[in-house]
Amino acid sequence: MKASPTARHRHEIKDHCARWTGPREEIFNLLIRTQQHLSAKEIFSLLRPSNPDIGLTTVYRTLELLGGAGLVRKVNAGDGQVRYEYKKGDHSDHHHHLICTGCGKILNYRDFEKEELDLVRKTEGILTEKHGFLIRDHNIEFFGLCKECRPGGKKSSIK
Amino acid sequence: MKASPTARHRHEIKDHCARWTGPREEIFNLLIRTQQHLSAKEIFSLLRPSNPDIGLTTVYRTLELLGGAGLVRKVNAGDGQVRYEYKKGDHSDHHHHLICTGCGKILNYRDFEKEELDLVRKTEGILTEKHGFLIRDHNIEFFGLCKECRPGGKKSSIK
DNA sequence: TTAAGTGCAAATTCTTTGCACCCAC
DNA sequence: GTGGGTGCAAAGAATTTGCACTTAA
Repeated sequence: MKASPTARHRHEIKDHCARWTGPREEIFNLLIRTQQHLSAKEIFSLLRPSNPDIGLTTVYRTLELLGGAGLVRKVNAGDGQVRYEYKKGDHSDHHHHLICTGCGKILNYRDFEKEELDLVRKTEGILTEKHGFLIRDHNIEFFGLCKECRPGGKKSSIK
Repeated sequence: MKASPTARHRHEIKDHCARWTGPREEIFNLLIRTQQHLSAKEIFSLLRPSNPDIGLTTVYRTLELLGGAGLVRKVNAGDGQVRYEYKKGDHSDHHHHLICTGCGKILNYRDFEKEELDLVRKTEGILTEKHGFLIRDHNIEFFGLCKECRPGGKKSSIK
């Protein structure tokens, strides 16, 4: 199963740029393939070996583009750099993050989708009414220590 | 009502540093007084006029310290800089953020505390069980356009 | 007294910009 | 062919670090 832009992707992309190029394809494919939360630097380093000509600038510009097209989501892990993850178009994609403050690891979780969605919808309604805010997106994240980093865990490098 | 460290503050601080100094007091008091989400730079600029000797470095170091002591919380608005807000110790402090992607404004909201708290607790339980994660904190934020920035709003500078 | 804390300047890190060249359309 | 896209180098912006001086305890 080759990871590459689908019809939906092409459609979204068309509205946000004029040309679909090699570097863009590489960057987008990497995000689809790995399903990871990658920083610009990491993407650059992962791609460099097989694409010696790629530039870090292009990575940043492409991530900006894909973000604008709604194909990629920014994630802020709290360490100094912004990360990006591939964003599926359907609802099966709805998930949030579990961030280990010990080692920086990020886990996705999908529990309580229904209840969460109910709560979020309700909150959005109120917020719109009360503050005149037009809600576009939301983000829920939990911070803590993963199995390895918690006291009594496998390693004990707790920050 | 003068804003200054209370007994609880002193207690938390003692565990995290050896000395309570002028600059630390100034920075902490500003956060308590304004109840705002301020970046290091902003704090520095606000304090400079009345404290010409204060340094930006100290602001960063103090925020780090207060964060470690649990007296201040980091907020990530998505613009390039980390912001900090005073964190009350009690539950009345429980709130989340409404971030305008147009102008960067951050609003606090406190609605649905009970339901939200229920959901969060439940989720935390599952996450602990399933992934072995030890949850320490959580963060919920909504992104959207405020009254002024939304289409048909007072100004039309929508990003 | 004396080690923790401070301010400054320099260094680092992440991200953006200017610009000449290149290639997808 | 040509304007959008690219890589590089330089610029910017946020944060951290090295170091001699200051000061709270």
